[in-house]
Amino acid sequence: MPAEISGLRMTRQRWEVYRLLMDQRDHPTANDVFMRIKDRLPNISLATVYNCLEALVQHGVIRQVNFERESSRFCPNLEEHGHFHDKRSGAIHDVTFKPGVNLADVLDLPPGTLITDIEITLRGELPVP
Amino acid sequence: MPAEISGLRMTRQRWEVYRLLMDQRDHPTANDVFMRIKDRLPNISLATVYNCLEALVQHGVIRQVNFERESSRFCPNLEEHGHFHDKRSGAIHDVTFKPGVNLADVLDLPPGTLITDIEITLRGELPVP
DNA sequence: AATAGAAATTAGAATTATTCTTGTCAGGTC
DNA sequence: GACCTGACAAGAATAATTCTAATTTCTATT
Repeated sequence: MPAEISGLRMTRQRWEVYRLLMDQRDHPTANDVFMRIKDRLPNISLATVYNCLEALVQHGVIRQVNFERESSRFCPNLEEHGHFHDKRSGAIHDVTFKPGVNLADVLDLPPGTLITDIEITLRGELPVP
Repeated sequence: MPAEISGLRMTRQRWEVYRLLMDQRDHPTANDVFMRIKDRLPNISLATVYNCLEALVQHGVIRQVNFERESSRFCPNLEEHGHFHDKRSGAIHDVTFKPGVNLADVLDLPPGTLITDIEITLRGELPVP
């Protein structure tokens, strides 16, 4: 376990939460993480899972993703990307821009606008293969 | 008051909620609507405001907009657009694409993907004039 | 216009995700 | 080894939203 990641001091709990997200990149909720992590940390509390996730988000180690008013989900992909919610399977997939596309270039914003954060979510159905 | 809008039968409450959103397009929350509407409908309940907003959303008359985990906001702009949250003023502004741009064209999605809904939210700061 | 059935409204209870509080514990420092 | 700071656990508290049950309003039909 590294001493810290992106300036966030690692603890056993933070590390296990982080590893879990890196290993299973299916955008789990805090409660999903809580249930899955019990194998390794049987005594962890849900509040600690929330605390760890918040700390990781605030240090830019993971991202928090919101769909409508559902529970927040957590994503270790730090590249600029959006999320596609497949209604058929319920799965959430990362979506990237085509090469060379910059979102700020295609939006009609006043010149000089400072964009600090972008969130793109799509809903629909992936083609049946 | 029209008998219906987009197939949704109008009632006094739905009509007043709708008018309020059309008149003050500042993306109010359900509670904002509740407080503002009391002038005209002193006996309306918050549950009814929620019901009216839900009915209007489901009939495609208005749109529900979510920022992070904050209260949902409601928007009568039916054009395809995103939302910019100005951290300086706290205001939310509609953002459109530059002419000719289609979001589906700039995203890397498997061919045949059916997109039913898109949500784009930005956070940042507008330039000081 | 009276009436039956359907739908909408109301008030308040219930739900749910998340945050907060308080006491305890662990790790690093002097 | 005492001390200090931050992290953790457990459960209470919060806030937005949804649900429930009772009442009222509409609508269509007689």
